Amino acid sequence: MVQEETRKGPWTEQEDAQLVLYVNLFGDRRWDFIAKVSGLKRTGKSCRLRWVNYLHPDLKRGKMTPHEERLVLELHSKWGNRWSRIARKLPGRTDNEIKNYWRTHMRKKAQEKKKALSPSSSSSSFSSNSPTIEFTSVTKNNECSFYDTGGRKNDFEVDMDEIWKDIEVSEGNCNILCQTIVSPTWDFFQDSSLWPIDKEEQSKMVLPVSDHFNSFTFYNQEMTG
DNA sequence: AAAGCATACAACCGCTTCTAA
DNA sequence: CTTAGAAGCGGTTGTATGCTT
Repeated sequence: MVQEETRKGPWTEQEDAQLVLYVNLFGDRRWDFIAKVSGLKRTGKSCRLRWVNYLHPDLKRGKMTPHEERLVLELHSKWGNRWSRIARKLPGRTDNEIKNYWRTHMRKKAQEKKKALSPSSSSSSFSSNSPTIEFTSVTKNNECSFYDTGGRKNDFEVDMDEIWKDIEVSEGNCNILCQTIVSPTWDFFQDSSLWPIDKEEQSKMVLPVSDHFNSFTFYNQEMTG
């Protein structure tokens, strides 16, 4: 039999509508089946992704709130690139969304941090016209770091690994750390009550002694029940 | 106004894990 | 217990849009 070729690329409104219809009919489990019976020329995998990341009715859209921002930050410091796990703690957000968010926003902050830390910028933390900081010289031969979310790297891009190492090395002082990385939201974070952490997660929490982030946030709050 | 660059986000790919037979 | 297919996950890429020069 000649299998009709599968479609790729952006979804049309009609495809979306069709997928929603069939998911409502058959539930959001049997994706290969849904792909087949719906007549969509998409793979089950593609259907699932579209549903999970875009069509699901519980999805929140729009900008991350400050609360969500700091949640992402905190959970990432704890779990690394476990996006789906992080996403479970942010109702209405998807792993893909968080992953993208982290890449763009956190990298930006990290770049600022790098600039601030760069010896060439000495004491002035925001050298308005600081001439070409050596971002390009960062070695690219490393394996992906724990914090590196991967993706396209252009010449200007800072190696996240290096940055985080810098930060770590730059002393275990959490106040410095927190302010330099995430200044605005972090302040807010420190005096607000945290999100609830379920028992299961709590018991899984491993806090490496060297991890300043972890020790700060969690021992500080110590999950009052 | 236009070209080039940066950013944001949707979607795909390939590997791993789960589950049912 | 084994295995094949399905589902899940993280990484990567493509592209539309906004911003800067």
